[in-house]
Amino acid sequence: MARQLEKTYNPAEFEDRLYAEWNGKGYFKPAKPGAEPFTIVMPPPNITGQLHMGHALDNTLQDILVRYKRMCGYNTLWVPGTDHASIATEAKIVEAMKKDGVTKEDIGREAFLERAWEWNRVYGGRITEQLKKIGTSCDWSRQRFTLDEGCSKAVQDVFVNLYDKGLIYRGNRIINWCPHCLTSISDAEVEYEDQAGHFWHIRYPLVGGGGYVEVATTRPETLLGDTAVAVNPADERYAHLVGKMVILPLVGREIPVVADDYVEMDFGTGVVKITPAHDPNDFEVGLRHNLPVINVMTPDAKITEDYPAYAGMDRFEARKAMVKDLEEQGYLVKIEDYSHNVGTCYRCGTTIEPRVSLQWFVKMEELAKPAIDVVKSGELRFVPDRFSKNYLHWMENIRDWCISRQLWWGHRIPAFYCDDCGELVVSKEKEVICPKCGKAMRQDPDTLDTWFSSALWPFSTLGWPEQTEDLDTFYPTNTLVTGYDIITFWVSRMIFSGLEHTGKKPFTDVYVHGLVRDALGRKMSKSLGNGIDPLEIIKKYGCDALRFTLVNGNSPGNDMRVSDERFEASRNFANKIWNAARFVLMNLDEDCTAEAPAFDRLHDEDKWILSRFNDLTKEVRDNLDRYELGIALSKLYDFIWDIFCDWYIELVKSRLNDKGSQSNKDAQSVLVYVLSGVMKLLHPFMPFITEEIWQTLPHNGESIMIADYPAYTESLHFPAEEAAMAKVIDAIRAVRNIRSEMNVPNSRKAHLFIVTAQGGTFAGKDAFFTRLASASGVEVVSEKADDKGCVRVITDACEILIPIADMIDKEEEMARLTKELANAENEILRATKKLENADFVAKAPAKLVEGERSKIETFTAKCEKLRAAIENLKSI
RNA sequence: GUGGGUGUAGCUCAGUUGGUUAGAGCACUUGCUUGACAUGCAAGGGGUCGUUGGUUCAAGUCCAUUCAUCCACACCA
Repeated sequence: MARQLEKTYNPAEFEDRLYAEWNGKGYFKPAKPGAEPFTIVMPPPNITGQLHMGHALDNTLQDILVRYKRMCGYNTLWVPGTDHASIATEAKIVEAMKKDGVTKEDIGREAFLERAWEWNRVYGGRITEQLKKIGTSCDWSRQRFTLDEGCSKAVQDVFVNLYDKGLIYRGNRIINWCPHCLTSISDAEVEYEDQAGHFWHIRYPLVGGGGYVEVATTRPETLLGDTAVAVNPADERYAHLVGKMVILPLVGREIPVVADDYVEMDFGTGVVKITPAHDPNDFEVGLRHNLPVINVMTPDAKITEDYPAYAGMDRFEARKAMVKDLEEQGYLVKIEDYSHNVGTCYRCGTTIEPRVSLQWFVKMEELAKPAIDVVKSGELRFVPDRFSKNYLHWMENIRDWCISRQLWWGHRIPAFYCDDCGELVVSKEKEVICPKCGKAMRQDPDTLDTWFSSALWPFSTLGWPEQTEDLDTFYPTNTLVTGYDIITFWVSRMIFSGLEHTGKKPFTDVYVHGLVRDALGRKMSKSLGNGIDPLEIIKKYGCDALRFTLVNGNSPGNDMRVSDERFEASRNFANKIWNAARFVLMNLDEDCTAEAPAFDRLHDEDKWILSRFNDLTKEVRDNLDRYELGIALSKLYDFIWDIFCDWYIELVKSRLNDKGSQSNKDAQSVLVYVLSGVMKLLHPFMPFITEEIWQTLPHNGESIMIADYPAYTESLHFPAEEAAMAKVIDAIRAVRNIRSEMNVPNSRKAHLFIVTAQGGTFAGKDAFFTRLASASGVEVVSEKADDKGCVRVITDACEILIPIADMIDKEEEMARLTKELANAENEILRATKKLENADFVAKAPAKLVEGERSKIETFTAKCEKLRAAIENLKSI
């Protein structure tokens, strides 16, 4: 035999082989020049990362869309790439160096960057290899890196453009500072968490005696930097103190009492210490009242030399020491327990220290406007739509974006300073001469926020700022697929960047998915150790099973849980497909081709499965077009398992034994047609098993990957046969049901009488009943035959007499019939009520009204038969 | 505080523009060594769709209310 599949489903045997074949033949590249393009850019994974379930989900979804569109004839491009992840990568390298006892400063900038590039070579490559394991059909010849030459050029251009337009500025502002990473971070990079803390009440004596004010604070150590205390202007308790001076405990400095709306009267004592250098709100108050800004901490959050008693102490040590001193000196009134939100670094978890420093910012207000409009107008949409609310909420309340980072690994800020005259020049050149004094200028040592470069990803990867052919063909891209957790970090910034720099939205749809959680619903994390490694799952169950698990029954934007049970169920489905294909193959003649059979001589069951398949193609395409991937896949699952395997294959088994007949050949053709068709429908979801099977079946073309995606065809629509088969299946089920309930063994065959006015429907289908309903023979009659010794079962279309009365428990059967009668009567009642309602008849669609009428008819007939069956049972 | 999600079978979740008797997987019960598959086949039990009200001929689906739970953003030092 030429065509064969291995006896057991062993995905490891073919998955890697097929991937290499596809890639080698160039199937991942756009291949339909001139056709409508479909483009996705891959969210670039960090080069520090290992492939995790989030990547697996994100890229599986993209791969499904891309494979689907490719098979639909689009000129399809999926651009892969990686992100340099400045802060995360730099932290990892610094950590690695620590083991060797070296610091960044020891080896210097250049040597450090050499190490970073080496890191990228090793680990950047690792993650792309891992991506291949999950079947991603992206064009690897177009792979990009956020720090490659082209992307770097894009970054420089953008920086200079924005600076020239006045949308980038440098300023002394209070920013979020991470004392561990030793860099500024943006507002979006701060994570707030509730922490148990204390509220310390401290006395600040009035200058010249006459008492004190009581201040409540959660951060006593910042007291060193206080330059005022503030009260609410409407607060009568303190009105007389405004303008007076108080003495700062431990320091002795005299600071004023100011009045500011920012202070809430009924919170704490109503008096707030103002530390402009170490609190964003205090900084604002300071600006309003012209207060000095006194920085009391070093970059790693230790007290500066200006305060000898605490110099060199870490901020938390200093807190302890100062509280002790305050207590000893009688300034401490009381300590309350207090839980408050503390900002932490999203990378290392260290408590953020707000800090005034000179940084670069992007002015957001003007950039945000078009980015808001494009979503409000529906020109760019989120799927599901609710995420547009999150997005708009963030965009409408946006603050300026701090983009400078005190890191080395990243795009260096293209700004140059003259040490002599203080001149500032922003330029794309590598070396700049001061236009005022002609001296060589010094480049800003800082680099840009990683997200500054990923914001340009949809167009920088296609060649921007050059007007390349790719940019022309594939931009704007179509769909961005990502998790809801990075909408603010990334999606929003791509949107305003795309609009600002290319004048076009970067994509039309944002398909948002949820997070993958463990079996208990917990986020997978390294610290919990509950992460499930996708590569392990692939080894154990196969890539297709992994992909199936991640997509089946999942709805957009919702989190999902994965567990061994679910992977196993998916593997079982793959195994089911495998065996169905094996069965089909072992029944094929050598000369069987991929051509569709002639319809005129097909049996009802053939037309039924073709028609069902035809409906399926329409539904699956509709669902995919609406991003309802989970629904599409579960329909495929149902069709393959329940319709094709459990019914069609079983229905044609007797014909398959009849070798040499036309009927046999036709059954083969239909099997091949439907199975290879459904493999095509399923291919985007489970690419490997479908290709392996499709290749083995009679087929035209090189690969399922580049085959046409099945489409609805009117010539395959057979409503009459669909209806007929539904009745036959119903009858088979009814017989099985009663036999099973009455514990009649399969070995006890029975001769069936099918009593029906629709004899044609059941004609010539004896084999179905002998094979699937333990019948020894079938007679289709229009009048009730002698029912002595028979049990009767009733369906909508017929009544079946089964001579097994001796086997049944009379009482149980009576109970069953009575229950069924009650159900049927209930249905009649419901339908009657509906029809008695004049509004229903008048307003509901005619089809529904008609449906209710025929329901009454069907159930009335059924009731009659059931009553007769009950009478009959009594007489047994 | 503001915004949003979720609540459907024992568990995990689907349920498309409101329209037959609300579905699946897992688990459970019963019976099957059926010549593709026990990773399987057949049959079955199990849900007043969180609460209360409303709109509608018709509500799991739309609106309001309330409870529970989760998330995002913003925060009172």
